[in-house]
Amino acid sequence: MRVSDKHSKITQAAVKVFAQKGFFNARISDIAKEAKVADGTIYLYFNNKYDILISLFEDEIGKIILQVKLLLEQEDDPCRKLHIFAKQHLLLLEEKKDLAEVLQMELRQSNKFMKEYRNTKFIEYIDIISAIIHQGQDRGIFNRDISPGIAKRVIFGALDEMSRLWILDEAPHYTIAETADQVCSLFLNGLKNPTSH
Amino acid sequence: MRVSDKHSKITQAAVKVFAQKGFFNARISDIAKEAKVADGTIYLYFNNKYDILISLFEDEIGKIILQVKLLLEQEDDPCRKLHIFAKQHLLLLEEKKDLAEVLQMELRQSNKFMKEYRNTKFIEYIDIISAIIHQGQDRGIFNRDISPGIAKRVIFGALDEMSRLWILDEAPHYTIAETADQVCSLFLNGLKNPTSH
DNA sequence: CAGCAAAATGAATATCTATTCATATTAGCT
DNA sequence: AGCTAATATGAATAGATATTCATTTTGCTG
Repeated sequence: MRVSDKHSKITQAAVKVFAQKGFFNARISDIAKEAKVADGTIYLYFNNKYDILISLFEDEIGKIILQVKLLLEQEDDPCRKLHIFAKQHLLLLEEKKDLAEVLQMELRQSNKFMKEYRNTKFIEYIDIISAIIHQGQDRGIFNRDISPGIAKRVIFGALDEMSRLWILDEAPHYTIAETADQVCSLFLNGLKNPTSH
Repeated sequence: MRVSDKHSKITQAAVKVFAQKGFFNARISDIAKEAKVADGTIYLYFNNKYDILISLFEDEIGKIILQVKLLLEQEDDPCRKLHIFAKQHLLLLEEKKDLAEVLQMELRQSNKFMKEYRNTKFIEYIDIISAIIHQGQDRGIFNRDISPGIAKRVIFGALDEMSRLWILDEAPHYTIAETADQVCSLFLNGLKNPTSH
């Protein structure tokens, strides 16, 4: 068995267990059992419990960034790019619910943790949004009064909150496509009625 | 000393300690020390550690709801109402940073916890937003294609994420007024440039 | 197959802390 | 003041679990 196999087996198990119990309530022995390794084995691949969390965070967000950037390369229009980003973000829930739950949780979990550990991968992820907005502004499609730095947070926050809704409510009120449409429409056109004035 | 004084002393201490260390890393003895009571005293007012969190959550959100509703009563226009809500939400950070941090954290912390314990107070809070949107739609000011159920989450998520930025970054990049303006403008008018087309 | 290093095991350790409860203090009343 | 009930105390308990490490197993090489 390749070394990386065991590393990834443990990571996958951790995702499952963290999603089920939350980081603090998850026991190392739970992860070990899920990964079908001995408790001690985990410490051959990770320094401590926290390190499992950080590693998995970095690794998985890294993969997501690659995937989204690849998709965005094939599209030119900033509006449609935004739509792709939104849809892709929400799709994570359908494809990897446990992971989505862990990422969501950990992003908040301990703000202390987020303070110390400068979360470069996360910043890289949301900077994809500000790049799209910049592009739209350069082309004169987007309003230049909007700060991309604020807008990227606003859009990420909105998508993240929609994800949370899915995680908490078992019953899906809206489909992912519908939600992506609504969120994008809201951000692109705004609440105000174009027909009135 | 009135009973409620000690209850509130413990609650205030818990807010401070939870904000500083996070719920799981906070010790009962930390809270007791901060509140200047004995460890055991806490158990005369709360059932367990978790109960402190839930109580404080309910109590404090309850106060915030009252305050916001009072302010909104004095305004009729849905656009300005939205602006008031946004500004008020962000102001919490300035006025009660520790509380803002705890509410933010706990809202995510353990999704498990949020699942079990049906969080009526939180729902009441975000339903203020959907009520404003409904009103705007009824008056023909807001686009009827937007679902208030989605929009309330989107707007809350956006504001919450902006709060998080403040909590993590010591350096405030934007003032609260600026941020409220930007967020509202984004939601009301959208990203698209009105002059182009 | 022998010999060796790398990898894996899991029982034992060491520490931590929520909660309890026997005891002490306080406050209200006559 | 003396009595009683309500409050408050904090040391002791009980249980949990992250991490270590002596031992075992595996896999490779000549």
